[in-house]
Amino acid sequence: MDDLEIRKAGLKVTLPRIKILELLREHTDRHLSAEDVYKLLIGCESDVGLATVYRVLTQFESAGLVKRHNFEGGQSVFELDRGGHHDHIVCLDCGHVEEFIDEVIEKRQRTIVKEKGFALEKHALILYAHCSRGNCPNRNR
Amino acid sequence: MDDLEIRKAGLKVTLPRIKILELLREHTDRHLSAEDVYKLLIGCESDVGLATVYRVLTQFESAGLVKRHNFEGGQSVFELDRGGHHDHIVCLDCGHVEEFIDEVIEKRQRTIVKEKGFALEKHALILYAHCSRGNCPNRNR
DNA sequence: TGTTAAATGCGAATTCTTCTCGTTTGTACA
DNA sequence: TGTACAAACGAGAAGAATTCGCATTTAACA
Ligand SMILES: [Mn+2]
Ligand SMILES: [Mn+2]
Ligand SMILES: [Zn+2]
Ligand SMILES: [Zn+2]
Repeated sequence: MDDLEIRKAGLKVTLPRIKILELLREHTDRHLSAEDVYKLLIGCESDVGLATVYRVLTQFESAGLVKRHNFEGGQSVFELDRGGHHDHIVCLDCGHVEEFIDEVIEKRQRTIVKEKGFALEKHALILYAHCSRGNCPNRNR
Repeated sequence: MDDLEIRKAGLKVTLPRIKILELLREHTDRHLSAEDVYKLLIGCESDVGLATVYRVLTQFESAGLVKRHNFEGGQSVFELDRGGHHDHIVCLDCGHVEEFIDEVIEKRQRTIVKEKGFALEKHALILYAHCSRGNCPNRNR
């Protein structure tokens, strides 16, 4: 049941919320934009409005159920928050995303912030690169 | 003369371009949005259109004269590219930005990317934190 | 099952950015 | 120095992503 997570977040268990959470659970491998979520829900019998998708994703973010990322390109993408933090490598050619976590970097960040007299809240580290997958449009060079 | 840099970039030396570059040189301490640049140029006798500001900033970016950053908040900010790379700490309360460079982190990034079979092109590391400046609205807690 | 506040869907509105197009302006060269 | 022409400009329309406003629906709980 998805219900529990939603209820725990203090939100009413509605069909749109159940379906969006379900969908995110089915795509833990991808990072979905609001538009992506909206389109994936379109065939799915009862329709969910785009505004609702945005609202629900934002609420899920506040509730700690999903994470939002702002990669280049202007639109936010979302993924289920499965607890552990990770950062991202994004292929500039095909958009493929890989995740990683590096404790050396994480620790350095904390040190730097402390030295500067800040209190670290969160961070975004995105490595833009060219991947080497066979189906990547720019795998040459 | 600002003219040289602009001409070297293969761009015609026009008044808007001179003024925008000048303005960025006067504000190396800040990170300006296109809107910021536009407003700062408004009093300044001859008017520069907002579309031109966007166009010129994008051209300067391609020419390596300025760097664009996408901090949280949806709008791009720009700063003069003075050669050396650096990353950013952004105060979530007052928007104050501090810059830093950490060779340990830079090196780890290169290692990680290589391990994953990518070719690193660039990266964005932004630490979101709470600063400790007296005039910061949320300096408490 | 009825009441009620919360949530939804729709379209309008915002915000940031880019495009279109008629006009202006550097630049190369006569 | 004057002319020709591509490049650049300003203004406003258009576009893309996101949020808002509001009438209607729905989950929660008595
Ligand atoms: Mn991820
Ligand atoms: Mn900077
Ligand atoms: Zn790729
Ligand atoms: Zn601050």
